[in-house]
Amino acid sequence: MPNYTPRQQEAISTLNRNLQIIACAGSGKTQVISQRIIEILKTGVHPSKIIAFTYTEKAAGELQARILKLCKEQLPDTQGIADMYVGTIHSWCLNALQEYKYEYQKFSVLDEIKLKLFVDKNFKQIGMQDLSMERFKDTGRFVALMSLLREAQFHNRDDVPPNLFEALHKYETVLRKHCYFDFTMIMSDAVHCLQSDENFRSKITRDIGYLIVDEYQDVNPVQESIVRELYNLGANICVVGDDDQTIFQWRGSHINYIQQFTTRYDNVHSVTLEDNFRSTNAVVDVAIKSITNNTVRLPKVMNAKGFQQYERGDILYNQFTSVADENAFIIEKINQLRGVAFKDKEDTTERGLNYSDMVVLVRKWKKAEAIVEAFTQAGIPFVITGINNLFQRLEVRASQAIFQYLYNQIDKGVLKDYWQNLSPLITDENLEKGVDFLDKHIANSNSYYERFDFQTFFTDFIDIIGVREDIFPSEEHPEAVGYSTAEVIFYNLGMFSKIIYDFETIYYKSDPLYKIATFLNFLTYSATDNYSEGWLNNTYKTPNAVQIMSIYQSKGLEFPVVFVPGLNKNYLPTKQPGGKQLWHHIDKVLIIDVDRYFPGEEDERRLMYVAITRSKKFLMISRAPDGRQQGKESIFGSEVRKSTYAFSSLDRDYSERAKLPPASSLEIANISLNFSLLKAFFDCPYRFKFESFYGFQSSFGARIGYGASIHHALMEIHREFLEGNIITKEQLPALLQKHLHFPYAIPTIEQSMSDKAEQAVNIYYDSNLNEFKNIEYAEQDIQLDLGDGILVNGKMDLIKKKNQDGTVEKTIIDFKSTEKAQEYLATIDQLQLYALGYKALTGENADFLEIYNLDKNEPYRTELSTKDLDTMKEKIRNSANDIRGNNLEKTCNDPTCACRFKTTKK
DNA sequence: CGATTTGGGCTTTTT
DNA sequence: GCCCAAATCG
Repeated sequence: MPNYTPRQQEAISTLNRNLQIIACAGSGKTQVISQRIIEILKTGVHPSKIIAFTYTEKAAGELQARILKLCKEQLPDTQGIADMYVGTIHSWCLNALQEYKYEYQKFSVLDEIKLKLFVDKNFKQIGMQDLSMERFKDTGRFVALMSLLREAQFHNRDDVPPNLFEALHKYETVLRKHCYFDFTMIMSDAVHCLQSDENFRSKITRDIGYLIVDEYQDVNPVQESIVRELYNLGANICVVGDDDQTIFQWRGSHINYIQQFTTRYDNVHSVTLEDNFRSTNAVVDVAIKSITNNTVRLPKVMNAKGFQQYERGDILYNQFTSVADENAFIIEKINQLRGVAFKDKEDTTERGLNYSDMVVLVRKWKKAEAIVEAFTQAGIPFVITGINNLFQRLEVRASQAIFQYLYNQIDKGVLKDYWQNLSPLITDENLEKGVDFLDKHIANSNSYYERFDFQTFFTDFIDIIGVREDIFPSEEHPEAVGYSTAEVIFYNLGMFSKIIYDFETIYYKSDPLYKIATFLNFLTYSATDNYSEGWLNNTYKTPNAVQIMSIYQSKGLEFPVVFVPGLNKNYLPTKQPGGKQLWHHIDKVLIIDVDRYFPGEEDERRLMYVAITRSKKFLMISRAPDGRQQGKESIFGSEVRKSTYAFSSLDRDYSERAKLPPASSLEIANISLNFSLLKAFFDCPYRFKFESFYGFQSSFGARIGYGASIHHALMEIHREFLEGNIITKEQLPALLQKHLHFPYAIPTIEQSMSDKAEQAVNIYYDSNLNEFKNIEYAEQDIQLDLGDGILVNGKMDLIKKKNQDGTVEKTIIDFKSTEKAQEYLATIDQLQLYALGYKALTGENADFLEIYNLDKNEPYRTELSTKDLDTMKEKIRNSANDIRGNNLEKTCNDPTCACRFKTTKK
């Protein structure tokens, strides 16, 4: 076991009481939580009894990787680790609802942009009109109001104007009718079930043991209710957080939850981790000089205990007369610090700092614009999320033009110009063919909706006109570090495909003329500020570039070099914005603790604290007067200056420091794959690149939902058998009815598919009834840890275990509802993935792999050879490394392959 | 020094 | 269209 401080040790070993860990910045809290989970496992608790909540998916990935690493070292024989839950509260709620209340299986979650589309489409039914809110104009406010009504707490609900809750009721009813959740509903439904659904409660109780809540300072009232209910059902609770880092209060988190935890829960032991291992004593001192000005905080200190050594000049606080000078200073320091010797850990060798070690933290995105401009001029590579320039790109304008042409807004010549400007290698001849294709589909009211499919229009058109990677420059794109111009264009085309996907999710079935008019409006008014350039979303790759991010986004991260520019009054702390329109619709006085929605100086100081504590060593704070509003120094500037380490120096150039060749940190990024991603990759690496890297989506179709409906029905049948509840043949129709969901089918198609599904399920039931007693697992989660930070997740349809001629025989089964027989061999090969997962789950080898065709009602089975498994393991590892390193095929030369846009077209 | 006019900006983000 | 902070007026 690694060395832990006495305090850390105390936290790790407190297992039989509820626990509050107040962890200051850089105190190794992820390590402590992970080790504590290992200690729980060591007592013999099964992994399924442990739940760990994190705030973001990213944090969940990191925590999971850490736990697996420790587990491998200290408990290598642990089985069923996939049954431990490590993830966000939202997805735990969604999982629980779908696992234990089968009718939720067919539900899906609308993200922000799809929800807006949904609200606008259904604005009459959902009660927007009743609140005198206008379609399109007030959508955002309506959605915010619906969230507030569910996430806030009211002094007395009876005082809230009834029309508000009536609108909420209508809104939720319409969402449910279409089998959609919004993000809040996932949690509020879960709370409701946890409080009043006895069957649900007993199933959760069976699985509950230990609950760990990370970043507890940022939970909101609904999330706190989840924690409270799990506690009531018998969970041992451990909350971890830092009240000084409560920064999301404007979306409902409240500092009281963590500060008063010990009085709100019974038998709580409290541990404070006060040692900061991340930063130099100087960074810690600056942070303390600022945060101690807050009055509302738990009493605690922060001690620098790390190995990073302060050297004079690591921390500068410079004031300039213009923003241009300030930005020039940042650029100068980036260039001077690049190559300065730096040690990541006490026991690693030194390396030269690189661009990717540096971050610029902004309070508002507007501030970033001038920095981006200056960086581009100076040739500093950078990445930024939060600025949505997608629609300024030529390839996106050209894609938009396809639909303008289909609605007769522009003529043929204009459309052709758009594409020819993009690349002179797009020939006139091909463009004519593309236009001919579009002419067959010009919008008119009698087109059959399934033939008026935007995704097909888009992908077919760019295919026909000959858009291929090799017609665009392969040199690095001037603004996208690590990506060629061709790749940037394809990423953005992929993003356009995603836009179509989002739109058609809501509007697929609409009347053609209405659909295209709405789409063009959506592109003009809504999509422009909701989609970023596609290449920015590549999660598999971290380029060597300076990151520009908001302070909020930087939570939980750390960097050797941190820039905090713009330390002006009215910027940090920010000026209170005027005219909060949401409050025109609901009276502030109705809401308990309404002040949290109006952050004040102490809230802003916590942001400043988060910004400072991201730094391991170098911290460059600066300011310059910026216009009338931001002419004066921020109050935080004078606080920071109280630290003797933060002084001004305009000519320090770090030439006295030891230099090494710039090299990025050697930590390999963790990669999380799932079985369907891997299957796609095995099928065709180029198509994988299209779908997973560039983001191209497939089109819908009237028949979508058939396979899923049957799948869900079989899951319920199998699961209930496992529970000892025999579903009778008479119960089948009602059971199936619960799961049928064909969102894009017209009534005739819906009827025929329902009949077909009923037939398939009945036949399956009749011919497999005798087999049900052999089911070992149904819809079982599995997880494969291949080391090197490669993690594969998946779900197996069915596992049977039966006694056959005196030996136990284990079969892994995958259901198929289409009859593409030629895919069988490819798929059965890939079922070896599941065999690996089965071994990780139970420690045993499976004997057979089976694909069960539900349409033909026939199984196709093959014997598993254990020597195949090592080959498969190696194959996955190589694939993961190819994906991580972007060593993907530039082309696909298999003429039978279904992938699109082959560089060499057969 | 208090009252009045003028000018500029209109977050932040997770699921 | 509205609100706040800075500038200017009296």
